[in-house]
Amino acid sequence: MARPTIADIAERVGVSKGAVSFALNGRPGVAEATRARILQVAKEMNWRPHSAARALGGARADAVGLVIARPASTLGVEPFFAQLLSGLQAGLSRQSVAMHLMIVEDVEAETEVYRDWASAHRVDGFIIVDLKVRDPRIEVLEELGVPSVVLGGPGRHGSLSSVWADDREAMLSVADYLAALGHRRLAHVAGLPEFHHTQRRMRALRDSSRRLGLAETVSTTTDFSDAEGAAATRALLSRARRPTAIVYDSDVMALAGLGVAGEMGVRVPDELSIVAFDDSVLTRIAHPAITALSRDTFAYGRRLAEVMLALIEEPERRRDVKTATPRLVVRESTAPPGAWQGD
Amino acid sequence: MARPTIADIAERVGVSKGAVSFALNGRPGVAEATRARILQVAKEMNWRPHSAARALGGARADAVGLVIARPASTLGVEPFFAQLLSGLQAGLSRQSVAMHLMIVEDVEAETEVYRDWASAHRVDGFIIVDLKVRDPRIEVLEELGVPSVVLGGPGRHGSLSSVWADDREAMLSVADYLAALGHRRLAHVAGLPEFHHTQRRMRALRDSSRRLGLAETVSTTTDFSDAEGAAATRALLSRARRPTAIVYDSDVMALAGLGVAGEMGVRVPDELSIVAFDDSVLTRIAHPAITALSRDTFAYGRRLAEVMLALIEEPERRRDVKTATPRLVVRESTAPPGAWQGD
DNA sequence: AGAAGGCGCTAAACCGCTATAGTTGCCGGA
DNA sequence: TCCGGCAACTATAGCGGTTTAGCGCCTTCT
Repeated sequence: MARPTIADIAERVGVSKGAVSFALNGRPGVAEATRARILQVAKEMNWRPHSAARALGGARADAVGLVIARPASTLGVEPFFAQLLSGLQAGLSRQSVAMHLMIVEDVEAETEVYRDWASAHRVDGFIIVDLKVRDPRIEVLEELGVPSVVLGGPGRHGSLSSVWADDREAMLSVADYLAALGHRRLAHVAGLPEFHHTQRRMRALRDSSRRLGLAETVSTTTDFSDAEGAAATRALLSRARRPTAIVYDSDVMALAGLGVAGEMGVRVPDELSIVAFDDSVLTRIAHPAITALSRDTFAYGRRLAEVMLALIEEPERRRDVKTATPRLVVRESTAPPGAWQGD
Repeated sequence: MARPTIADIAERVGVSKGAVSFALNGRPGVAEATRARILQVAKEMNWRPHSAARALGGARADAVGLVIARPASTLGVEPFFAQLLSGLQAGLSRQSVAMHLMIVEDVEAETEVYRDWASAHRVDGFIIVDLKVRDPRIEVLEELGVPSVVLGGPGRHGSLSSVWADDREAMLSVADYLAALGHRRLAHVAGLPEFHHTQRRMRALRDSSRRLGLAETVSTTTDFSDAEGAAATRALLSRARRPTAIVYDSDVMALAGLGVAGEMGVRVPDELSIVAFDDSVLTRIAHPAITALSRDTFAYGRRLAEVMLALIEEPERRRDVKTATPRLVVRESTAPPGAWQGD
């Protein structure tokens, strides 16, 4: 048989479709003996649910949606994102929930996809990444009423649930550490300015520079690419009074920055300390290995999945989950500033 | 209105559901004037198709399936894969086709998912990655009769379509180049032995060593991780007669190998040449920059998407697409072997 | 003993859309 | 004038499930 339906099972067992449905979904309405027979036959016939048919009836789609509005070509570059995705999937897999993924050009297209998938009941919930400063997606999702979890926060995600890590606190720990080493002039190569966490990190660094009595810390925003990371570094190191330490918003940029330092004859860590926000293989295999704010990105993704699944189960209860603050892992790229720095 | 259906449109326009369906799907059976009015109203009411309902009727699901059987935690590490995924999605997005993604533990679970999605008509086709030497997935997919494209080949993919690049030829070009530089003792840090392309690469390198009259080339297989890449390198460099050049099956391992060389005081490229199979940001930002077999992975993924879409359109015509052979991009990590080598 | 209630099940409606057999009305041709 | 044929629709039957109303029948309580 091509594909057994519950009607086939019903016929074979000699009961009605409804009874089969009850039995297969573990709900009351059939005697245990009958249920056992139905399950037995279903197994024999190798029956499997037809999710489209279920979805039509308003039941679970067993999938969550992830829509990303980025130029697709830049996606593969970031280990962070890939790791996150892995963890997310790992978490979802446990309950056999699939991921419905789509990459689009811009936020308008993104919200369009939300409407589409929501109304077609293609997914049970959405995961929102790359939280923007004033994010138009929030209200669309609130209006659609589909369970949604925002990655990032705290705040700025309206009534939606969220999973986040304390970027600010992490950034403060970096500033404290560098100041303790004796650095007075820090610089920051940041990511996309429209991202919420970029703003948060810039502010954190500015605040702590002030608090610690350091020179004003300037942040240069980039598109997260190695090219712009390198360019920003080149500009910083060409200044008359160049920084003695640079904090990068991603590991790729930190690595690119390290390369630029080498190319310009600036020794790391003797003449320049480098810290990466976000850790991965890259920072570990670089030479010198790069001091980084590390977190278990895979676990972060898995946590995200858990919250998503829990929210689907119980949509009325909003969740706001703070995950572990990235902690500083000191490697070889940071040291007290050299004597020459005090020009 | 929560969610207009074609019945709502029909009522509003004053025609039957069937007429609306005809109009919306651009098929004959309605007068042009009527069609225009229907489309107009559908737009006004913000109607969108319910894919589950369509799928039930046997129509397109507008999604392709990608199931990956790897420990999820290793997925995020490889730029290659992430880039491929990006390109794939970019290609699919053009036709608003989504990707249904799932990461599973092993191949059994993987085939299970194929059966599931195929019978539930959740996807219109499958993309198969990580082609194994004797791959059990092939016959399952042949049996299911769902359009499928295998990434990898040539050969070994039964009656399924495929998209591939000529690994063998690429590897030969590496051997030729290194031999021309004067290297006589090569080594190969390969990937997972059960992968089809790993075998192909190992064979290519062995063959050409013989042909070029070089010392026998040994291949060490690994799990593609930086850790095993580093370990393999350490072992190779500890030998009495160590290789003067090492070819790595991935950029991450090449970078790890470069690190090990540094740590062991082996100068690159003076004492050791390094070549990476697969290019990415990593090879470019390493110091020294790593010579690599480069291809446009993003374009590769996009091509894969194109073939998939074409196959869905016309499933009876099998495709076998060879893409551009990765070409060697020489950077700073390769040079003629130093004089000391001829011990 | 009769009413009430619960169990185990069936029949049928329904979800949104597609496909197909019919129906209507209009035209031209014999 | 009647019929065939065609275009433009309508009505309806699925697709594979879930859900609800309802129907016997047996138990239990009064």
